[in-house]
Amino acid sequence: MDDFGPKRRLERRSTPHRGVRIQDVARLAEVSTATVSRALATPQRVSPEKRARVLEAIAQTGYTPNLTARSLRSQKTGMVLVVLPDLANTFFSRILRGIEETLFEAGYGMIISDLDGSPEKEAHFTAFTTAGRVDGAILLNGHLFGQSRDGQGRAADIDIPIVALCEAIPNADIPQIEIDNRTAARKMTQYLASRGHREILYVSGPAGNVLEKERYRGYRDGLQRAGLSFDPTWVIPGDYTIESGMRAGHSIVQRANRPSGVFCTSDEMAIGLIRTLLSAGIRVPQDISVAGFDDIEFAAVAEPALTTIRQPRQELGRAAAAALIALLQKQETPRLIRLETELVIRDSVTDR
Amino acid sequence: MDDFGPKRRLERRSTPHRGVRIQDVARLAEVSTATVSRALATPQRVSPEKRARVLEAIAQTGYTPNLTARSLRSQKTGMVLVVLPDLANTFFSRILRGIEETLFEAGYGMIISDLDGSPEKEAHFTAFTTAGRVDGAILLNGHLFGQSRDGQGRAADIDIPIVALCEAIPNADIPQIEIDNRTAARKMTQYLASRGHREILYVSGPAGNVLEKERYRGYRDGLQRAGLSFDPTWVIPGDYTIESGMRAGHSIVQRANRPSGVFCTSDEMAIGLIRTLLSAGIRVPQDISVAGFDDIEFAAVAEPALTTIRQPRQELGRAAAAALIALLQKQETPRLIRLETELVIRDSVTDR
DNA sequence: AGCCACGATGTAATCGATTACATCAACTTT
DNA sequence: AAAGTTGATGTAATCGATTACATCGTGGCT
Repeated sequence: MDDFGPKRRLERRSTPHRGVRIQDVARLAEVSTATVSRALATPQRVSPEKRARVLEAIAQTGYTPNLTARSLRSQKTGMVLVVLPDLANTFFSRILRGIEETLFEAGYGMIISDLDGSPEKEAHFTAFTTAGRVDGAILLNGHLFGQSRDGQGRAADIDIPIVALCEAIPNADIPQIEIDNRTAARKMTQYLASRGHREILYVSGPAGNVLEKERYRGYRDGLQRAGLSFDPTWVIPGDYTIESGMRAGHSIVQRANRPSGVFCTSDEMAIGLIRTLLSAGIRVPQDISVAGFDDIEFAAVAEPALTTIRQPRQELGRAAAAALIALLQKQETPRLIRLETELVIRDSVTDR
Repeated sequence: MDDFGPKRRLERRSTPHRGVRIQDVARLAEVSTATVSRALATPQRVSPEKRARVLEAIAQTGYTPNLTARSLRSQKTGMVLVVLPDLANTFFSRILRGIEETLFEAGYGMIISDLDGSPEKEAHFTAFTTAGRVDGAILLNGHLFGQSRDGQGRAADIDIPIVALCEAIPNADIPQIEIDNRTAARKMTQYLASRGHREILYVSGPAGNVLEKERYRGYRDGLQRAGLSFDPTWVIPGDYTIESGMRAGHSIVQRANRPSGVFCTSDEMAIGLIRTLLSAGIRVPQDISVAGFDDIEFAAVAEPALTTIRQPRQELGRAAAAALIALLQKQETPRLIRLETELVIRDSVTDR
């Protein structure tokens, strides 16, 4: 292109540089770049005087190592990917905090992907993992990248450590962190029965969801143990959202034979359902008792205050992060971690 | 450390390689690495046949470019840092979703930092930006890295684009995205007055908070326009949390002269406060009317349903992300973007 | 004294892409 | 036909660290 001159080397950028580089520090401290690097990474391997010189130079220049370069060379990013179905859902935010805390303590950062049910996004984040921008991943969405929920389809060839949180992942040999959904749901069903309810309606989670399956089984277990018969017309579909709770509420308002107790498999649904019942003039718990699941912040201040199952959300997050960190450090970690739930009795369930 | 062996050359990794590299693709397609790179980045600059060969080779090998290497070379990370005070707060999660959506559409990823009031963390994330792992940042916490809230202290020498969301940052020449808190608070105060309330109690946000200052001004404005006098004993401190709402509720229950209307500057506080009032046998809204701010999901299903100010949260997130993206692409963007709020009238405020 | 191990340090290879520049062939233009 | 364009492609520099290996000096051991 430049037709005139003989080949001329690209000018050394005249604008000094965007940031301070390890070379600049090395030059100022009159040592090699290797020494600077070691002074930071393995201080005991550098003589005290040089170390001091390096530190001084770093302070003067305000040097910060470029993490991208470090990642490229060391093949470690110090980043963890967290994949979750819905960022805007209250239930997840506290879990996230638990994850964040624990990762931070271990020096890791967190990249969040709100899947939002979009396969397109899913593909995008698969790329992330193969592309070496994260060291590991925590999955809250119940299936692996590139796999459908039933475990079919090619499993993307992910070769980084992964743990599954809350929703177990079928056919995957990775650590699972969860609560015992089945037992928890059974306990709540039995509790409702113990308060004299014999027609216990169940508002489900999304069809096919792993949590839902377990909770449903727990519901059936509970009925059986309480000596109650199961009636499929007492199962209403939901998807854990406030809106689906309201829909379920409407269907209850309109039906002829109303239940005396309702077991919603999320607090959001319980709150939405109660809202609908109250608006229709049905009193809670006097006319119908309603129980929830999760114990989100608003459960305690709802009117009436919600009887529910407490999940240790922050702990779940912490446990998942801890398990992943263990994997990243090539340590052993249990295949299954189950945290305890607690039946929280408040005002939304009363005696029949 | 290993005292035994003679120096031995490091074995060339016998396991082939962790991932497919651009070289592998180039070799298979019988082209240079430059051509592979171009076939992906600027397809029109590569002949159709070679492009086809490259694509074929990529498909066969399952190659994905290593993003870390790309970032290092191109000095772009495709990542944005989002700093927020409290991840577990419902208010932020929907904003986050707006941010995430817009960033995703533009091909950016999101790194989240939950500050949680810890200066230690703040320092950590300052490092992030100087260290070149993100291209830009969205700040929801009301101050710059390394600066105290009043703008004092050394401003960290951040040289990446930054936008401030919700909380304006004093003394910083960066785009702000926010709502008109003052006007919104004035409207609500005037609305309460229009329903006949003359003793309007104000539950504040955290002292010093920028939002709080604006809303407080709006409250004073509203009183004035309604011809009501201001009484400092009608201001109760809060911090936007459910708990602080409950505390405010208790102080109302215990005081001699109760207000007829309460303006809480967050829905969380309103819900906590209502809970306390109801528990004390005070009816809402019959005895005391309560208004909120934000219109979070639970506002509509609370009992009574909350009269509040709707903030377009997802839009706020989208706008902030869009502004940042503009900056990243060296485009112009307004210094101040203000989104409209809306007075949402439900059941928690009634006539005096 | 001679040998060896070890600690401190420097030199240069390396991580895996992007991209500036060189090269060459095929056309245009004058 | 000579000179200049243009487009496709390859070669190698580059991004900024980490780290394998080489080197050198010191002190311990026999």
